[in-house]
Amino acid sequence: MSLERILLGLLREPASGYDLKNLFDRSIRYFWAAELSQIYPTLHRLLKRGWVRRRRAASARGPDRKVYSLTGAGRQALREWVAGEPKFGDERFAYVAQLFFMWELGDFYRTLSFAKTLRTRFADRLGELHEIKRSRFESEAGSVEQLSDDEFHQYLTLELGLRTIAARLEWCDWVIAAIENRIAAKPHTDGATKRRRK
Amino acid sequence: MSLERILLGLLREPASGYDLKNLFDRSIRYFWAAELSQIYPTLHRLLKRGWVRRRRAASARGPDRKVYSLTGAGRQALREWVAGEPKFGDERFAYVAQLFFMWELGDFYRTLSFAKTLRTRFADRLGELHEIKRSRFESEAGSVEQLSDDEFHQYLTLELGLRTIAARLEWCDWVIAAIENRIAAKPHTDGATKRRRK
DNA sequence: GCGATCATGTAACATGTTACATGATTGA
DNA sequence: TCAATCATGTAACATGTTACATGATCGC
Repeated sequence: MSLERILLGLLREPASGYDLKNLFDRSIRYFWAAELSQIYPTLHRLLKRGWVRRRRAASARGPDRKVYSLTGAGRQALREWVAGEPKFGDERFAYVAQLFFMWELGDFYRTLSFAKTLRTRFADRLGELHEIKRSRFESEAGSVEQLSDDEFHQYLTLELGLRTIAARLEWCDWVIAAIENRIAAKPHTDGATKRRRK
Repeated sequence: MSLERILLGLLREPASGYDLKNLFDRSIRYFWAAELSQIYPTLHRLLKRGWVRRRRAASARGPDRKVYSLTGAGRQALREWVAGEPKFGDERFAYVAQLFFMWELGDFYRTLSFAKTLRTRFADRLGELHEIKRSRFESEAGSVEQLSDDEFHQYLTLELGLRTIAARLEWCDWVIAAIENRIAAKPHTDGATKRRRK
């Protein structure tokens, strides 16, 4: 459902399934991902529903491309979706669940190294997002006020990604400190005294 | 896959499918949700695999309960999962996608009210989490150091939820200010001058 | 020639939701 | 008596992933 609308949104300019996959990977991967094997059938569905039209085009290399573009009905469907209530799906974070049950291991050094791994990942992700922000929204000399309407909206969402990950990163530091504290406070507790790991 | 392990984790004390659903709703809903229709078949699978055992028990009211408890193999599977690498699944946020494409409406008042709706929802959620924190981790006089190992781990995850939502809430305020700014800067732009909404 | 990239798709599987089916007990 | 809660499940559908299938062209 959401994927359909997102494809419509990405089809502001005509694009093939392959192009759309690249748009996902390059521009919106911080809040949505999709595989080609999901994109192709979804495009067929949109076509059947009259929300996109399709034409063949020769490719510079490789087989013929099938280029999709938005119809009036498609744009209408997109507008209704963005104009509707915010769609909340519930979030599922396996790594949070792992941490939640990690007391089972009875080894705070494990929890510590888990937190450090998380920290590295979040730091990497934050770096990527900063890079996107720099290249897309700060290359032009002007500040936020100079952005076009679409750039402005895209900037808002990017900033959400940035702030969310920054918060998680800070949380990692807080967790690491809290665990080190706890280890220092009672170092030789439960049956895991032998396992020292950085 | 994750749901299986989470059920094992929740089965520290014997519980029925119905009980587990309540545990989801009451204790870990801020990072994972599950429906009864998914819990029951998953428990059957765990049973077949020898990770849980099952016994019948009379119910105070309603039909007989089927109470599941962890086997040694089940505990082992749980341990392997928590000891493994952090599992990242990619996050999908439909409301972020809606915002991303909202320039299509060409009406900043719509974007503004969308942001305000988000703000309300996040504020509600933050309140719920604060309530959980207060009731579960601050009722005892002691501070973080006094928590048992399992409570400590649970506290870490709750704090992640809290900080993530707090960051989103701050982002909402920033967005609202940014849009109001933009509206003030160029109030009568694109074809939407007639639509004034609070 | 070989691997990367271009390009489109199908099939099998995994995961999760909504709706349906059944029936007991308790309190307003 | 009627709604809520207790209690277990199935079926149909929606969504998403991984693996497989096919084949061209470009640069090394």
